[in-house]
Amino acid sequence: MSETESRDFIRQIISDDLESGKHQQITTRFPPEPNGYLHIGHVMSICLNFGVTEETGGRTYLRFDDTNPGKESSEYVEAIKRDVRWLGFDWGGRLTHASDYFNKLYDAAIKLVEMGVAYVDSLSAEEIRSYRGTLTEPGKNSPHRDRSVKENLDLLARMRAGEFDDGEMVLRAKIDMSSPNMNLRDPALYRIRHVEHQHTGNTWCIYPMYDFAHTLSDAFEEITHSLCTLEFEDHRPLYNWFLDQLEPRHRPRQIEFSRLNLAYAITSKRKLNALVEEGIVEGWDDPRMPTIAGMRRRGYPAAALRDFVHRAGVTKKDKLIEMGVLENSVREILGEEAPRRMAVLKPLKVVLTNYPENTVEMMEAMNHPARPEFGTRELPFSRELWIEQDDFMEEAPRKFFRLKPGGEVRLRFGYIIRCDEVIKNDAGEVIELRCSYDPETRSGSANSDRKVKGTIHWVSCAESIDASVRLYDRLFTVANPNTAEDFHAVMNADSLQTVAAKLEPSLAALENDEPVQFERLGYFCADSESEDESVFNRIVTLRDSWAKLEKQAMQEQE
RNA sequence: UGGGGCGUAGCCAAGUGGUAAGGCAUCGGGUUUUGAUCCCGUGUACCGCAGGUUCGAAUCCUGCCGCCCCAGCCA
Repeated sequence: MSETESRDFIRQIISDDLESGKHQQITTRFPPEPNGYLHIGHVMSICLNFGVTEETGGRTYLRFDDTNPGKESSEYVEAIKRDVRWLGFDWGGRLTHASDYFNKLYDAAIKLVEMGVAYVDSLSAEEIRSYRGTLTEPGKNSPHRDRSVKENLDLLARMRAGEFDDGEMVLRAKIDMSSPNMNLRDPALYRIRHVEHQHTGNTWCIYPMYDFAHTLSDAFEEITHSLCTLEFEDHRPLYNWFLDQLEPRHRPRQIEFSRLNLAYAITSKRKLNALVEEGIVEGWDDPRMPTIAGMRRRGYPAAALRDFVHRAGVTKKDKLIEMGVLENSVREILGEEAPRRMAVLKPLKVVLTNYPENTVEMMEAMNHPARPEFGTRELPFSRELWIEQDDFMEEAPRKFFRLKPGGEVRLRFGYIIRCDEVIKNDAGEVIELRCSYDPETRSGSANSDRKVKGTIHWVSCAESIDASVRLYDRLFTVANPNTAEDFHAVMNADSLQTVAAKLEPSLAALENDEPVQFERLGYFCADSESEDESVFNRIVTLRDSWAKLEKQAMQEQE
């Protein structure tokens, strides 16, 4: 971060705490529940939690908040570790689970009972709900609220011993049933769940609730700043209540910031899971998903994701950030780092009538226009080429400076050609162009500086390789699908288009993790999950001012 | 209609009493064998509204309005 850049409110608090001597070192934690894959919203939290300690020489725990077995699995644990690592962060030896503290948590629960501020309730879930009151009316005390410490201790021990069925008993904090803050109306601390836990197996049949487990885990790990999202603001009084009652050696401070929402994307694990379960997408790592796994497979660089959340900032205001900001971050990184290649997505054949048959010339092409250290490669050039269908128009508007009947265009790294004849099929569709080339204009030669308005990309037919290229678009048709009554109704039916493309030969050797730019088209990468090597994903298009002009022209016509 | 938050340009976001940074988008223009990149330039933000305090307020006070979150034995 540069000197002139201002710090967000959390970093300000942290540097104040460091300057005042309140803390010598900062400790944070990223506490995902392993019940789904991480998404763009989590990237924000990961970058914040690991970022502040990276900047101040502190430490960060990766802690799995695994207090609700049944919804959680080790598959998710592994996926989360992979994603955090890929994003570029290192938790060192600080990988923990809330379940690592189950014994200490249970001891703390006993202590609360002994202090008379927790009790075992035998009301059913429905009864508890009806006793809780509403937002505007206070709740009522449970008839079991005043059980003796002895009885509570006995009941709690029997809960743990497995003497009761799920839901038969629950341990509750004794706070205030008339509190305007619902979280303080005797919240549940422990519930009975006779299910196997992904980390502790069958050693427990009672499991602590989030508020209780999270607060104490923070204290045990000596977290200085417990950073979470805004919806937990109401929980802070409860967080502090636990600390006040139990007085742990270390007292962490909870600070809340707003979630990051991405336009045209969903960031709800429940809904993301539904997309996967219902087969609407291929999986959690479908390149259209806003999950870290999906974006990685799509080809978004980790650095772009980090840059994106940095641009979004840390505040307490609800935000819905435009997709363009993310795409800008992706383009910025890729523009700098991706080697250039040639590929034709929607091929149209061009025959150079005055070019010798059975001849192949090798044309030298730069791998990056601004970075000569990337070197060059050779492209085969011959009599029959593929060009992009969009680069030819039979009746072209004035400003269209690509190929048109009688018109000239430069073939990138090749020759200038002229369109002499248009061949059509019975349906009247253009299927081939007869062109002539100007031998004097070979790229790089002495007389190659003749100017023509346009330059288009191409691939030699005989030497090209076939590939299936997937073109992705946003999954939803509305900016905020999170608030849609039913997200199914706002799905974009055309979020995936697959085309049969022609690629330059060098692309056959492309590594999976190596994004490239197909010149004039966008950034692409080989799909890591496809057995077939010739499946590519479009990461993002290039900025396209021609498309913008076309769109404006269309709107003016209407 | 209880409680907790938030309101600065289309989207983000600085600003912490002295007269509104920056990014993305937009719109112009230049360079260019990617209509990309790059480079210039481009915004009347009634700082949610209304009062008040002050020589001076986006910043302090009061009232109002709008939006978000909370009634899981989820996190």
